[in-house]
This record gives sequence, structure tokens and C-alpha cells, in this order.
Amino acid sequence: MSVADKEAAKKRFLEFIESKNLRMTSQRQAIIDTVFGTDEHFTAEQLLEWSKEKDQSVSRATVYRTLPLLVESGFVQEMDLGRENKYYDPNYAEHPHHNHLICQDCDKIVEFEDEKLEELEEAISNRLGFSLRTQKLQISASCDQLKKLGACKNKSC
Amino acid sequence: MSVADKEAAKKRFLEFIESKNLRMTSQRQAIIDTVFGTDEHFTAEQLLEWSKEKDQSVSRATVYRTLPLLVESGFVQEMDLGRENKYYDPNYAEHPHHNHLICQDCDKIVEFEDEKLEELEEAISNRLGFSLRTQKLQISASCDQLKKLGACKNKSC
DNA sequence: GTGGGTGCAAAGTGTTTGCAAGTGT
DNA sequence: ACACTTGCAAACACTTTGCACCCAC
Repeated sequence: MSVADKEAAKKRFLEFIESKNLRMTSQRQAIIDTVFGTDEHFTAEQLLEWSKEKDQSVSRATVYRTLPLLVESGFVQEMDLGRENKYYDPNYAEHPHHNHLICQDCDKIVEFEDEKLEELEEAISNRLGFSLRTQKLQISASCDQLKKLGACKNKSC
Repeated sequence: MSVADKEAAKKRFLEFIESKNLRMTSQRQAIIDTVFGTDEHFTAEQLLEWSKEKDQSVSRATVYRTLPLLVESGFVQEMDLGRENKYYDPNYAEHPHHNHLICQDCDKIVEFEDEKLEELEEAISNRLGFSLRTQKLQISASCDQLKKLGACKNKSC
């Protein structure tokens, strides 16, 4: 997502905050700046760490209290990558339909969208008697480059 | 899955157990009978409860020690439905490519397979430079029947 | 007999919450 | 001023583990 998109998303999140009569504190500011300033997936613990770099006074409790706001408002998506912890995806606001491919070799996560896929998912839902609301697709794959060249372009592995 | 399929799967799991030089105890027997005797998704706690009905001496610890064997051997799949707990899917052995549609209205889970979907997923993976290994698709949907008739065929809701 | 298996209860781990003090509006 | 927020530490819920005894092979 571009920097401008991120800024726009942040602005809309602040409106969400305001519409719920919630307040902007320095701790929330640090957390929000962090979330809308990265493309990377993160854990709650990482978010705490990064936010603390901006404002030392951010506590674990506040991170855990702020995350649900971000998820509820739709700007961040909760992900279960099958690793030990839950991850959060900050790229959801502008790409609500994106999916994830996780490389088994290098742990790289590739985000992608595909219109045909969406159409097919909708057709399947209808065939089963439902209307699609949201979907999550995770593809676990191995890196072709690694197999051919013995190295992976995504990460030295 | 048919009863015969379930029995075949159970037999293959017992071979897996044997190949690892693990032993068959009455507690494991009860847990395994439970898993290969249901089509329903379950939590660790439910598995404990059901297994205890067959053998009172099954403990929580043994359930938690046996579940990884079932997952590792590929007969049960771990699922994160976005509800509070992890669920386990016992229908994975004969249908490793199946996906899930979860009805937001009635919590019903519909399992489905689709060849076109698999082909598309593989094509996408290749396009991105990877080879598909496994995939998980979860569709969250609402029930058409409920909207039209005010009731849901899957569950009175 | 031996090495894996068991139940129990204690310890872990990630997340939530009660409380008293602090602060944005 | 008032209601929302905070950090802290205790509480939680789920899962894992150390231990001494047990039992399948």
C-alpha cells in the first residue's frame, strides 16, 4: 500500500475513533502511527515493542485494548498462520479481498488478489445456498527458485 | 465420510502408531475411537468429554498428548474458525482438499470441494513463483433461506 | 524388564480485567 | 467535571510438563 493510502486509512480510522466518542491519547497515537506506518504482519508483542520505540509509556494492556478497535473497524485483519501466535495484517483497509501465500522454505508471506478467484468463491457459495460475506484463503507453498537454484530470492535460506 | 472410510482411516492411523513404536493403551483407544467415530468438528475439551464417556480414565493431559499425533499423521486438521477456541476436523484423511463455509446466521459449517478452485489456486501459485503444497479456504457467508423465509434450514435460528 | 504412557497438579503462555490514578474533551 | 484511559499486577483460559507410578510389548 502506498504511503498516501496509509495516511488516508489512518485518517479514516481517526474518524472511526471520534465517531465512537473515544479519545486520542499519546499511547494510542503511538500504536496507531505504528500500525499505519508498516506493511508488515505483526504479533501483539511486536506491536508493543515498536510502539514503545515511539512512546515509552505504552503498556501491553493498552496494546491489547487497542487491537480490537483496529480489527473491529476493519483496518487490520487477524490472521492465524498456524504458527504459535496470532498475526495481524495492517494491509486490509485498501485490499479487503487479498489472500496470503506462505512460503514453507523462507517464511515469506506474499499477498495477492485475483478476480477469478472471487467470482468462483461467490459461485460456490451460491450453489451451496449462501451469500458470501468474507473469505480467507491461505496457500502454503514451496519456492520454485529454491528448488532450481538452491537459493530463494525472497530470503537467503 | 462413510463408516467404511472411517474404519479404513482408523486402521491406517493404527499402522502409523505402530510404525513409530508407540503403544496402544485403553485411553488412546477411547480417544481414537471417538475421533474416527464422528464427522463433527470438535475442540480439545469436547474430545476429552466424549472420550471419557467411553473410558472414564482418560485425562485432559492424554487428550492433549494424543491430538498432536492425529494432526502430525494427517488424519485430523487443526482449524481456526475465529471463534474462541481451536477446532479439530476429523474429516481430513479422505478429503485433504476440502474447504469450509461457515454460516454467520446459524454457525453451521459446510464442507465442500471444488476442482476448478484447486486448479485456480495452483495457477496462482505458479504465477507467483511457487508450488502449491496445501491450502485452506474459509468462506464466511449468510444463509439465503433465512433471509427469504425468516428461518434457516440448517438450524432453527 | 524396559521404555513408553498415564494422571495429577504445577507451571507456562498469551490475553483480559479490576482498580486507583491520570487525562482528553 | 466527567467519562474515558492508563499501567500495574492479579486473574484467566488453554495448553504443556515434571514426576512417580503403571502397563503394553
